[in-house]
Amino acid sequence: MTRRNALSLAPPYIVERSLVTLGANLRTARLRRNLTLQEMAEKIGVDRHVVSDAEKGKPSTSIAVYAAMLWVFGMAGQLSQVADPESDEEGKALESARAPKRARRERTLDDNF
Amino acid sequence: MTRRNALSLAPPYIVERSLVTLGANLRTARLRRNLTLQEMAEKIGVDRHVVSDAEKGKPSTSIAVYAAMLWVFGMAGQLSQVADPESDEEGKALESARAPKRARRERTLDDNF
DNA sequence: AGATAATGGTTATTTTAAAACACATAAATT
DNA sequence: AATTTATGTGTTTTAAAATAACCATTATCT
Repeated sequence: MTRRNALSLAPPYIVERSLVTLGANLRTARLRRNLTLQEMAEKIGVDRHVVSDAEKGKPSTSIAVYAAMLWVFGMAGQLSQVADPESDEEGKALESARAPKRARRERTLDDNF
Repeated sequence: MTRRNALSLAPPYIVERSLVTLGANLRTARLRRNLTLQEMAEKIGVDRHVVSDAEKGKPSTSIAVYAAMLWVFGMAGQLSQVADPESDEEGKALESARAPKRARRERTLDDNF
């Protein structure tokens, strides 16, 4: 990430936990396939330590590292399913019929004075 | 990411595409909820451009940004499901009965000389 | 059509993530 | 038990991620 921001300093607990779980999943997948950190790192073109960090759920690691590891496991498609608009029932409900290209801040009462 | 690596320079096409799709999903979810880039950025504590980059699927953006956006949408759990060991049938099949804590490189013939 | 506001793009600056190397620890194999 | 090797931990270096500020463009609303 670089350059300290509120997110990297103190991610919401739920975010932190979801990353730790994701990292653990990736580690399990790697070990099941009997791949070393080094082998995985070479496959995706990064340093061994970066793979290790991802498996620990380090928040500042780039999405590309996670995506590439999934790709090695043949699971790249799972990432595309995340936040899939078709499955986002709440989003569908909220959406007005128009499907706007831009959001527009709601006008509140104290906006006009 | 920082400090040039092969992954950020030229991610595998499938990786690139899965990130673009994920980013598009996040954008759709945001617009449906009528949130501006700025509003999302403030919620998760980053600059507006970082959110924009994530929606474009920029590979070097940190996983925390993606995770935090999902969290805003109430979708943080979806990330933990990715590479879920329970659903990894291939991994289960490959795994030997022991569930090792470390991988071990296969000994090839030309390893011993 | 005009006004307003969201988004895109640029540049400059700051800060740190990842690389690279070395050494320590601990797990797996023989 | 001994050996091998994967993984952990620490430091230094440096390329780039993120910020900030500004202007251009374009979508949305009245």
